[in-house]
Amino acid sequence: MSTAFDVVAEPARRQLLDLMMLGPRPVGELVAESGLSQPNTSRHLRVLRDAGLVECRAQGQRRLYSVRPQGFAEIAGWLTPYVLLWQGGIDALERHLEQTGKGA
Amino acid sequence: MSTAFDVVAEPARRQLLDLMMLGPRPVGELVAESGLSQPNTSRHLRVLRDAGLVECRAQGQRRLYSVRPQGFAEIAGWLTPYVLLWQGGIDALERHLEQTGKGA
DNA sequence: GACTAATATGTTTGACTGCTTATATAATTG
DNA sequence: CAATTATATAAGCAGTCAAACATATTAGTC
Repeated sequence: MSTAFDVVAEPARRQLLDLMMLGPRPVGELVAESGLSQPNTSRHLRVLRDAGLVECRAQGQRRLYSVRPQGFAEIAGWLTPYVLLWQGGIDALERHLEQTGKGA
Repeated sequence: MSTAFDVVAEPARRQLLDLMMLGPRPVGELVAESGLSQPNTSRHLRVLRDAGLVECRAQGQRRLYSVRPQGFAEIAGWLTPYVLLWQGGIDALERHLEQTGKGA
Protein backbone atom coordinates (compact mmCIF):
# COMPACT_ATOMS: atom_id res chain seq x y z
CA MET A 1 0.00 0.00 0.00
CA SER A 2 1.28 3.42 -0.89
CA THR A 3 0.38 6.82 0.48
CA ALA A 4 -1.26 9.57 -1.51
CA PHE A 5 2.12 11.30 -1.44
CA ASP A 6 3.86 8.46 -3.24
CA VAL A 7 1.08 8.21 -5.76
CA VAL A 8 1.05 11.89 -6.57
CA ALA A 9 4.82 12.08 -6.82
CA GLU A 10 4.63 10.52 -10.27
CA PRO A 11 4.22 13.18 -13.00
CA ALA A 12 2.24 10.86 -15.24
CA ARG A 13 -0.31 10.34 -12.49
CA ARG A 14 -0.62 14.04 -11.81
CA GLN A 15 -1.23 14.52 -15.49
CA LEU A 16 -3.96 11.90 -15.48
CA LEU A 17 -5.58 13.54 -12.48
CA ASP A 18 -5.46 16.89 -14.22
CA LEU A 19 -7.18 15.37 -17.24
CA MET A 20 -9.95 14.03 -15.02
CA MET A 21 -10.33 17.21 -13.01
CA LEU A 22 -13.32 18.62 -14.83
CA GLY A 23 -15.27 15.41 -15.02
CA PRO A 24 -15.24 11.65 -15.65
CA ARG A 25 -13.20 10.42 -18.58
CA PRO A 26 -12.98 7.07 -20.34
CA VAL A 27 -9.58 5.39 -20.41
CA GLY A 28 -9.25 5.78 -24.15
CA GLU A 29 -9.38 9.54 -23.96
CA LEU A 30 -6.86 9.55 -21.15
CA VAL A 31 -4.53 7.41 -23.24
CA ALA A 32 -4.88 9.72 -26.23
CA GLU A 33 -4.45 12.97 -24.34
CA SER A 34 -1.72 11.86 -21.99
CA GLY A 35 0.45 10.24 -24.62
CA LEU A 36 1.04 7.31 -22.30
CA SER A 37 0.73 3.78 -23.57
CA GLN A 38 -2.56 2.04 -22.88
CA PRO A 39 -1.15 -0.52 -20.43
CA ASN A 40 0.83 2.16 -18.70
CA THR A 41 -2.23 4.36 -18.35
CA SER A 42 -4.20 1.45 -17.01
CA ARG A 43 -1.53 0.70 -14.45
CA HIS A 44 -1.38 4.28 -13.25
CA LEU A 45 -5.14 4.40 -12.98
CA ARG A 46 -5.01 1.28 -10.90
CA VAL A 47 -2.53 2.86 -8.52
CA LEU A 48 -4.64 6.00 -8.32
CA ARG A 49 -7.69 3.92 -7.60
CA ASP A 50 -6.00 1.87 -4.88
CA ALA A 51 -4.96 5.10 -3.22
CA GLY A 52 -8.51 6.42 -3.29
CA LEU A 53 -7.64 9.36 -5.52
CA VAL A 54 -9.95 8.31 -8.33
CA GLU A 55 -12.96 6.11 -8.72
CA CYS A 56 -14.28 4.14 -11.64
CA ARG A 57 -17.68 3.24 -12.98
CA ALA A 58 -18.43 1.10 -15.99
CA GLN A 59 -20.44 2.47 -18.87
CA GLY A 60 -20.84 -0.15 -21.54
CA GLN A 61 -17.43 -1.42 -22.45
CA ARG A 62 -15.84 1.79 -21.30
CA ARG A 63 -14.74 2.65 -17.83
CA LEU A 64 -15.21 6.20 -16.68
CA TYR A 65 -12.61 7.39 -14.24
CA SER A 66 -13.16 10.45 -12.12
CA VAL A 67 -11.37 12.34 -9.39
CA ARG A 68 -12.31 11.47 -5.84
CA PRO A 69 -11.63 14.70 -3.95
CA GLN A 70 -11.75 13.16 -0.49
CA GLY A 71 -8.68 11.21 -1.45
CA PHE A 72 -6.67 14.40 -1.33
CA ALA A 73 -7.39 14.94 2.34
CA GLU A 74 -4.16 13.34 3.50
CA ILE A 75 -2.01 15.62 1.39
CA ALA A 76 -4.09 18.72 2.05
CA GLY A 77 -4.05 18.06 5.78
CA TRP A 78 -0.32 17.74 5.88
CA LEU A 79 0.30 20.70 3.61
CA THR A 80 -2.01 23.15 5.36
CA PRO A 81 0.38 24.16 8.17
CA TYR A 82 3.07 25.06 5.66
CA VAL A 83 0.70 27.09 3.55
CA LEU A 84 -0.47 28.89 6.67
CA LEU A 85 3.11 29.50 7.66
CA TRP A 86 3.71 30.89 4.23
CA GLN A 87 0.72 33.19 4.05
CA GLY A 88 0.02 34.01 7.66
CA GLY A 89 3.34 33.62 9.43
CA ILE A 90 4.19 31.68 12.53
CA ASP A 91 1.22 32.96 14.56
CA ALA A 92 -1.29 31.79 11.96
CA LEU A 93 0.35 28.40 12.13
CA GLU A 94 0.22 28.34 15.91
CA ARG A 95 -3.46 29.22 15.93
CA HIS A 96 -4.07 26.36 13.54
CA LEU A 97 -2.10 23.88 15.62
CA GLU A 98 -4.00 25.08 18.66
CA GLN A 99 -7.30 24.35 16.97
CA THR A 100 -6.39 21.03 15.46
CA GLY A 101 -4.71 19.87 18.64
CA LYS A 102 -1.50 18.95 16.94
CA GLY A 103 0.38 21.46 18.99
CA ALA A 104 0.57 19.39 22.18
CA MET B 1 16.80 17.61 -10.01
CA SER B 2 13.68 16.42 -8.30
CA THR B 3 10.36 18.11 -7.84
CA ALA B 4 8.88 19.08 -4.49
CA PHE B 5 6.48 16.19 -4.98
CA ASP B 6 9.23 13.62 -5.12
CA VAL B 7 10.97 15.14 -2.17
CA VAL B 8 7.89 15.20 0.01
CA ALA B 9 6.89 11.67 -0.94
CA GLU B 10 9.48 10.33 1.47
CA PRO B 11 8.04 9.91 4.99
CA ALA B 12 11.36 10.61 6.66
CA ARG B 13 11.55 13.96 4.92
CA ARG B 14 8.01 14.89 5.89
CA GLN B 15 8.92 14.03 9.44
CA LEU B 16 11.97 16.28 9.30
CA LEU B 17 9.89 19.11 7.89
CA ASP B 18 7.38 18.65 10.68
CA LEU B 19 10.17 18.87 13.23
CA MET B 20 11.32 22.15 11.70
CA MET B 21 7.87 23.60 11.36
CA LEU B 22 7.90 25.77 14.46
CA GLY B 23 11.37 27.14 14.01
CA PRO B 24 14.99 26.49 13.05
CA ARG B 25 16.59 23.35 14.44
CA PRO B 26 20.18 22.10 14.54
CA VAL B 27 20.91 18.82 12.82
CA GLY B 28 21.70 17.06 16.10
CA GLU B 29 18.22 17.63 17.44
CA LEU B 30 16.68 16.45 14.21
CA VAL B 31 18.75 13.27 14.39
CA ALA B 32 17.72 12.65 17.99
CA GLU B 33 14.01 13.32 17.52
CA SER B 34 13.60 11.65 14.16
CA GLY B 35 15.40 8.47 15.05
CA LEU B 36 17.20 8.56 11.71
CA SER B 37 20.92 8.00 11.52
CA GLN B 38 23.07 11.09 11.30
CA PRO B 39 24.27 10.52 7.73
CA ASN B 40 20.78 9.66 6.67
CA THR B 41 19.40 12.80 8.23
CA SER B 42 22.09 14.87 6.59
CA ARG B 43 21.32 13.36 3.20
CA HIS B 44 17.61 14.04 3.53
CA LEU B 45 18.29 17.59 4.60
CA ARG B 46 20.44 17.99 1.54
CA VAL B 47 17.62 16.82 -0.69
CA LEU B 48 15.18 19.13 1.06
CA ARG B 49 17.58 22.00 0.62
CA ASP B 50 18.18 21.33 -3.06
CA ALA B 51 14.43 21.36 -3.57
CA GLY B 52 14.11 24.70 -1.81
CA LEU B 53 11.94 23.32 0.97
CA VAL B 54 14.37 24.22 3.73
CA GLU B 55 17.23 26.58 4.19
CA CYS B 56 20.28 26.45 6.34
CA ARG B 57 22.36 28.93 8.26
CA ALA B 58 25.49 28.20 10.23
CA GLN B 59 25.67 29.03 13.92
CA GLY B 60 29.04 28.10 15.27
CA GLN B 61 29.71 24.49 14.43
CA ARG B 62 26.00 23.79 14.22
CA ARG B 63 23.79 24.27 11.23
CA LEU B 64 20.29 25.50 11.79
CA TYR B 65 17.78 24.22 9.31
CA SER B 66 14.42 25.85 8.89
CA VAL B 67 11.38 25.50 6.69
CA ARG B 68 11.25 27.67 3.59
CA PRO B 69 7.51 28.11 3.02
CA GLN B 70 7.79 29.43 -0.54
CA GLY B 71 9.17 26.05 -1.48
CA PHE B 72 5.73 24.59 -0.99
CA ALA B 73 4.21 26.74 -3.71
CA GLU B 74 4.52 24.06 -6.38
CA ILE B 75 2.61 21.51 -4.37
CA ALA B 76 0.07 23.97 -3.05
CA GLY B 77 -0.55 25.35 -6.51
CA TRP B 78 -1.22 21.94 -7.94
CA LEU B 79 -3.32 20.78 -5.03
CA THR B 80 -5.57 23.83 -4.82
CA PRO B 81 -7.97 22.85 -7.61
CA TYR B 82 -8.63 19.51 -5.99
CA VAL B 83 -9.25 21.03 -2.59
CA LEU B 84 -11.62 23.52 -4.21
CA LEU B 85 -13.37 20.70 -5.99
CA TRP B 86 -13.68 18.94 -2.68
CA GLN B 87 -14.98 21.84 -0.65
CA GLY B 88 -16.74 23.98 -3.21
CA GLY B 89 -17.76 21.60 -5.96
CA ILE B 90 -17.19 21.85 -9.67
CA ASP B 91 -18.29 25.47 -9.96
CA ALA B 92 -15.80 26.64 -7.35
CA LEU B 93 -13.14 24.84 -9.36
CA GLU B 94 -14.28 26.46 -12.59
CA ARG B 95 -14.20 29.91 -11.05
CA HIS B 96 -10.67 29.24 -9.93
CA LEU B 97 -9.56 27.99 -13.33
CA GLU B 98 -11.15 31.05 -14.86
CA GLN B 99 -9.16 33.34 -12.60
CA THR B 100 -5.84 31.57 -12.90
CA GLY B 101 -6.21 31.16 -16.62
CA LYS B 102 -5.58 27.45 -16.56
CA GLY B 103 -8.98 26.80 -17.98
CA ALA B 104 -8.07 27.59 -21.58
C1' DG C 1 48.39 22.78 16.53
C1' DA C 2 46.36 18.18 18.58
C1' DC C 3 41.76 16.77 20.03
C1' DT C 4 36.87 16.61 20.07
C1' DA C 5 32.24 17.80 18.42
C1' DA C 6 29.07 18.58 14.56
C1' DT C 7 27.91 17.80 10.02
C1' DA C 8 28.65 16.29 5.26
C1' DT C 9 29.93 13.05 1.58
C1' DG C 10 31.24 8.49 -0.84
C1' DT C 11 30.20 3.71 -1.76
C1' DT C 12 27.78 -0.30 -1.90
C1' DT C 13 23.71 -2.96 -1.76
C1' DG C 14 18.94 -4.17 -1.89
C1' DA C 15 14.45 -2.92 -2.90
C1' DC C 16 11.19 -0.71 -5.42
C1' DT C 17 9.01 1.27 -9.70
C1' DG C 18 7.94 2.54 -14.30
C1' DC C 19 8.06 1.24 -19.09
C1' DT C 20 7.54 -2.06 -22.89
C1' DT C 21 5.78 -6.11 -25.08
C1' DA C 22 2.66 -9.65 -25.07
C1' DT C 23 -1.54 -11.56 -23.55
C1' DA C 24 -5.95 -11.99 -21.06
C1' DT C 25 -10.66 -10.53 -19.86
C1' DA C 26 -14.98 -8.12 -20.85
C1' DA C 27 -18.43 -5.98 -23.50
C1' DT C 28 -20.41 -5.14 -28.35
C1' DT C 29 -21.66 -6.03 -32.99
C1' DG C 30 -22.66 -8.65 -37.00
C1' DC D 1 -20.70 -17.40 -31.77
C1' DA D 2 -16.88 -15.13 -34.52
C1' DA D 3 -14.85 -10.68 -34.73
C1' DT D 4 -13.82 -6.26 -32.78
C1' DT D 5 -13.33 -2.67 -29.35
C1' DA D 6 -11.99 -1.35 -24.70
C1' DT D 7 -9.47 -2.22 -20.73
C1' DA D 8 -6.73 -4.96 -17.55
C1' DT D 9 -2.92 -7.96 -16.18
C1' DA D 10 1.72 -10.50 -16.54
C1' DA D 11 6.72 -10.88 -17.13
C1' DG D 12 11.12 -8.85 -17.84
C1' DC D 13 14.34 -5.15 -17.78
C1' DA D 14 16.40 -0.84 -16.47
C1' DG D 15 16.81 3.05 -13.75
C1' DT D 16 16.31 5.20 -9.13
C1' DC D 17 16.72 5.68 -4.34
C1' DA D 18 17.11 5.02 0.55
C1' DA D 19 19.78 2.79 4.25
C1' DA D 20 24.15 1.34 6.35
C1' DC D 21 28.79 1.91 6.98
C1' DA D 22 33.00 4.23 6.55
C1' DT D 23 35.31 8.50 6.01
C1' DA D 24 36.02 13.44 5.08
C1' DT D 25 35.35 18.25 6.36
C1' DT D 26 34.62 22.17 9.32
C1' DA D 27 34.51 24.54 13.73
C1' DG D 28 35.48 24.99 18.42
C1' DT D 29 38.65 23.87 22.73
C1' DC D 30 42.79 23.19 25.34
